[in-house]
Amino acid sequence: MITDKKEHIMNAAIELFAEKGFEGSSIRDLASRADVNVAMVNYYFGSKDKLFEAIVEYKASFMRGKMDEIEANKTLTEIEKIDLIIENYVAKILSNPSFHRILYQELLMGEREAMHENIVKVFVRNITTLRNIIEQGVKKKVFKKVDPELTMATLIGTINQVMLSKAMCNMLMDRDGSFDPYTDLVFRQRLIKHLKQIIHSYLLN
Amino acid sequence: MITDKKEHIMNAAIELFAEKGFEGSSIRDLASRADVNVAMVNYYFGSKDKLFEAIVEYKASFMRGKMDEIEANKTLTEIEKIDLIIENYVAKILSNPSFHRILYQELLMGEREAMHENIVKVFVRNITTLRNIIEQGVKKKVFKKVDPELTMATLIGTINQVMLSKAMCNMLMDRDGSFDPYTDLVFRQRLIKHLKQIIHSYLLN
Amino acid sequence: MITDKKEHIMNAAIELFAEKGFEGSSIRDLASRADVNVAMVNYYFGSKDKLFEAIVEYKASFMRGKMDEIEANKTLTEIEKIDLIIENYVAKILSNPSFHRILYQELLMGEREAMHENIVKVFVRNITTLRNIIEQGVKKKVFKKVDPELTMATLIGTINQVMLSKAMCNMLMDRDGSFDPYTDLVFRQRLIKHLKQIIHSYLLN
Amino acid sequence: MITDKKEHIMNAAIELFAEKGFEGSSIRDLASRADVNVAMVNYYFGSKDKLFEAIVEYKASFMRGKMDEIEANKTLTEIEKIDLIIENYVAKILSNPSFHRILYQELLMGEREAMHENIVKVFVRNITTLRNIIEQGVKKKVFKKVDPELTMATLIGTINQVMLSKAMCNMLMDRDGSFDPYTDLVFRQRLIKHLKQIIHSYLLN
DNA sequence: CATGAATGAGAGTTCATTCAT
DNA sequence: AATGAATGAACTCTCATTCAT
Repeated sequence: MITDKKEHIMNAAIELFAEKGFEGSSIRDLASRADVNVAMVNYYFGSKDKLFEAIVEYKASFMRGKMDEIEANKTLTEIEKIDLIIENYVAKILSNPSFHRILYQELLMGEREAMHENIVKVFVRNITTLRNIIEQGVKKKVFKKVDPELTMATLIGTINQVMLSKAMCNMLMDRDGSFDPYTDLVFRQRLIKHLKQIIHSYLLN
Repeated sequence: MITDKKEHIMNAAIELFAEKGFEGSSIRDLASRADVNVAMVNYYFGSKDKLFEAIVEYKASFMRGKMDEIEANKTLTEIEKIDLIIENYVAKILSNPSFHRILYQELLMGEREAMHENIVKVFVRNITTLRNIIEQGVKKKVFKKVDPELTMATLIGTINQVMLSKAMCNMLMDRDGSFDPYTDLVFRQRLIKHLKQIIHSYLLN
Repeated sequence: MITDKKEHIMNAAIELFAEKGFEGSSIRDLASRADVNVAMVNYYFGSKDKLFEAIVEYKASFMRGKMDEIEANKTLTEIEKIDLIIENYVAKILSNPSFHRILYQELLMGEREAMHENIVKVFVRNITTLRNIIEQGVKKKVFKKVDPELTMATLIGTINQVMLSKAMCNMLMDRDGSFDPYTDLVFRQRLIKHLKQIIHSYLLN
Repeated sequence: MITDKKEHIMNAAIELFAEKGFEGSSIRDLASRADVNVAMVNYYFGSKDKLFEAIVEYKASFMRGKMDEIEANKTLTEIEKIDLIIENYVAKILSNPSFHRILYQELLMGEREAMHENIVKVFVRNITTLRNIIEQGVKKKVFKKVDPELTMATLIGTINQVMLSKAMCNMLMDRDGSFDPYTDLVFRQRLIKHLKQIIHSYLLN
């Protein structure tokens, strides 16, 4: 059971780690931002490292559920499933930019093997679902014979690219720094539309 | 003129930062890895931060030149240009995985504004070239009317996704951990082929 | 409220700074002398600079109070006031030779403007009191028309000269190095007597 | 023989040490201020400490000569001798404020015993001359029976007090920070006049 | 259960000095 | 004779963590 206080600390930590990175954030920073005692982190989580793990565990399942449900749904065609996954995935990531950022920071660094593997597993599970759908589409001949792994890399990579840096995103979109693409609904639709189009034109016969 | 020793330190730093991140790497780590005195970093670069800037400046131009050349080449069609850019970009990034990783680490964290902006500028310049080509293709009606910014995000994002984590990359490819996708020529061709296919099917009328 | 430990550190610091100067004293020296952890100084005071400021604030008022009281006392003549101030000033400074030394070290160096100004203000306040008394005596014609500012310089400067260096003081007094003039009551009386005589012969009509 | 370069470095060092103190000045600061190589100081003087000693040796005799000459002059009365010494001493010190400051910084710190003793000796020699004159005056009954040592402390201490801090000096004199009392001839005469008056009124029968 | 006080380890940086040239 | 390059030692300060209460 996650207490309110633990959750509160984790949420503050997500914001902080996203801004300054894990190593760049000090427990004192976190304590003062979350308005708790410096000893609380070690008290609740044991260590700074374990706090990180707790965060991943707490939030990492943030895509599962919907994915399984979509995959299992027998009334949907493969392309409909993919469209749904795109919509859900974009929505989920855009609503959790900080957590998403943390995950990718961790992925970018080989360090902390156990953690790294953990995160990779989460991703791989999501990816496997997608691959299954694509392979099924290929078997049914509604999809071209594509490279399923790299197709997923394209799908996820496009979203990641946009999530990388608000500043870069805005420069690309010719927006000034005050614009927040991650909460803008028009931008979200634009991203979803692009992904669907490019995936459709690539996959569909 | 960059002396051998400076270059040596920078290369060691690129490896180290790629593994542990900038904040996670200590000057003492770096010194012992590069087998130089701890004071050398400050002696040569002034500070750890400035070492980072020096690295970016030293390596960041790693794509320019070729890009300009390709854009300016009048004997090439737009799609040929894009194919060439894909080939070059993949080659460059796959041969500098550590530096690439560092750049993206920095992008992922808003901190260190000046540095961030610097890197963003480098990217934006490359991206602008690509956008120009796409827009010209659209004007000539050889390309469909696409979203040029997000098309670039797809192109670059796909590569990034693959570069994110060797471990994840290998899991996707069903390879074990000893395989290094970044130096494998077969993998490189596979990536290039995928990118060309997906971009062609999306762009071409 | 100043805790015992803070006070303990400050007292150790006063001794150390007096011996080696502020720049010449390291936090490690101080920590081992005060028998506390090296991190304690930063923990309690924030930084070495702020420790210095804390010391000045803690001790700087060491003459006020008595000075105000003497100045305000209406039953005393001007020369009686000056005699009292001499007695008190000598007593105070001789009982805090280390702190006095620190203050003068800081005054001797222009650096650290804020600190410098702070100390100057403390001195100027004391000096102003004395000037007021002298000027009143001049107005009442019990004092000659003297240079009040330089008269104060003489008074304070004489004491400072004696405080400058125990070694020099002893050489002047034909004493060996083991003699501590600052705690010797005979020496104190001799100093007070000299000051009163020279000031009297200069001021009084 | 002191070469031009050695002298140049010493003069730059005097300025620097006066501003930032001996410990507060780095050889690199000094080298760049004197516009010489960092290795020059050690090359010429052996070490930073020895540079300090060289400075004292080079400049410390700055009062001798005149003092001996005055003491030996048989055509002068004792009070005339003292007046001359006051004039010369004030002139010398006011023209070498930086060096004077350095000497007193060193005196204020017990550290560096050898150096300390050296400086004390220089002072004591000057002081002894003055004491001889006073004692002769006392013997001749032209002077009162005074405390000769503390009389010297008064004389020198008054000057030192004024030299302590330009800022404090200006505050006392109601001048703003741009005024330089040490080069102002009016101020110099005022100081000489005050010293003569106070010493006369104290010494003379 | 929660915390303020305390700490050892290690961070980045600066230092006076040395040495090959 | 003079110097740029290089270095080991020491600096101040911050860190994650512990512990008595």
